Amino acid sequence: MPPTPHPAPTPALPTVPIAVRRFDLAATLDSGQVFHWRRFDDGFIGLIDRTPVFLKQVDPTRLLVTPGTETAVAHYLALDHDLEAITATFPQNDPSLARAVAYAPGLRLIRQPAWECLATFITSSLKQVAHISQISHALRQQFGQPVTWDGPTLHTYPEPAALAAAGARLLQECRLGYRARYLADTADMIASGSLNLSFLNDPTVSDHDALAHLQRAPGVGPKVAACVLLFAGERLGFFPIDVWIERTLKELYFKQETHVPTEKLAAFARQHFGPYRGYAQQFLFHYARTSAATPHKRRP
DNA sequence: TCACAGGGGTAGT
DNA sequence: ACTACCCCTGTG
Repeated sequence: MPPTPHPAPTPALPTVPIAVRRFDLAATLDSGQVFHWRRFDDGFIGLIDRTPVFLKQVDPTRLLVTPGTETAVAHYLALDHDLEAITATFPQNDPSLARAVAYAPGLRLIRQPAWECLATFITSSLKQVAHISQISHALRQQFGQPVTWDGPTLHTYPEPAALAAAGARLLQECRLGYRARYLADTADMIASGSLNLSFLNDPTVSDHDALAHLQRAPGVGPKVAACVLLFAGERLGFFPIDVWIERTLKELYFKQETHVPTEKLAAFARQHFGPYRGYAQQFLFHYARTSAATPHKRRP
């Protein structure tokens, strides 16, 4: 480490170690499932719901976390997911998928708070990851609540009532564009009780019904709904198809064909990748976006 | 410096 | 199927 010139060195935050296996913090937080974690002192800071947390992975088997947050962190990061068992269900004759898994074997699908996840993905349409993150932070700053702790002040994701009260006009100031109306209207549905997100994690509600419920919300179509069911509902059989995955699937599995409809890709994903295809999607997506060998576009 | 295209889709036709 | 939608960011 060269001596830091003027700005004061970031004060080290207190941590306790927890043991991890097959876990990659950076890949997990930077694989497009969550957008509010910020780099801090070779680690990340952010909120798990309302709990401020500093996370830092020092080696493949050790994760440093803010004291007292161990249980919340383990649950949020889904450290209990058995990745060996999950990847064992993947097709064994698929070198492309194997390459994507080998690229970031410790990538995990985390358990996000439902509303925060839904709202964030409503704002994600036709946006680049950097911009989604920017919008997310702006909304927190403007309409969330500050949380003070040892580290830099963080802001909670605003409650549905706060965004509903703000209204589309005010939300617009966070550069949401046409998404402001969707977000305000969905926030209103939830604040008024006309939509209750508790079905997301309710095992008695089928995937089919959960998808239908979610799509009642304005700004929520098949792609956003699949993301929420996967990232907040822990329904690992959902397979969101965005432009990246669409390109990837066409390139890898439909090279010869032109004009492959999305429905055909979805059907292929269902039968080819198996019950944990949500994980397969995440591995393929992360590989396509961050490895140098992306198919068409080459912009990380 | 400043157009200009193109973004992790959705809803209305 | 086909478009409009808001507007930021990256490129030339």
